[in-house]
Amino acid sequence: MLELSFREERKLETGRKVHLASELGLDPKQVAVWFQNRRARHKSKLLEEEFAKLKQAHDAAILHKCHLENEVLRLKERLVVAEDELTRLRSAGNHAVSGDGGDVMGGRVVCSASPSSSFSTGTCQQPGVGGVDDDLIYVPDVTDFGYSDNSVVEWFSLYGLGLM
DNA sequence: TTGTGTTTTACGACCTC
DNA sequence: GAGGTCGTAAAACACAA
Repeated sequence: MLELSFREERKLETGRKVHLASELGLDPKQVAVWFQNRRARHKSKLLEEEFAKLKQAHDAAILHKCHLENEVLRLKERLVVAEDELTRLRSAGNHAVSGDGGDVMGGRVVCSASPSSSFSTGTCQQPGVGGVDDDLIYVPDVTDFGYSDNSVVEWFSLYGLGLM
């Protein structure tokens, strides 16, 4: 009877308290205490449910983070391959054109930052691990190497890299 | 039977209306 | 002042060893 009454209304006004107490042969104080404890149990249950929901959301977020980190690793690996290929192409271009705009150090191209360089566009950064800024890579004017725009675009798309 | 963990009942302190 | 929450003690209960 107390449970049914609680489901109808969680707060206990005086009239209902007295009525329930007389119906059950209890002291009104006992009814009041029962409602207090019942509210506490109800609140505790709600908190548990809320915690379970938050935990589920948290676990899903962790999983998503793992997927994103894997994706970052995969893209970094592709970037290294792309940079190596770019170095190879630059080297081939240098030999073909015998230009003087670049220098080869440790397998990576380090170009001159001078505006008078044969490279007509881009910034000069040492790419790759240990570089000043790994986010910036040098993008030369493709015509400097004697390649057509289309062939280079094709090469970039082959490696899943878009030209900006 | 007993030790231990959980649930229920009751109370005091404090807060709000 | 009545009735609320919160924290807690004690009794009652459930259950494995």
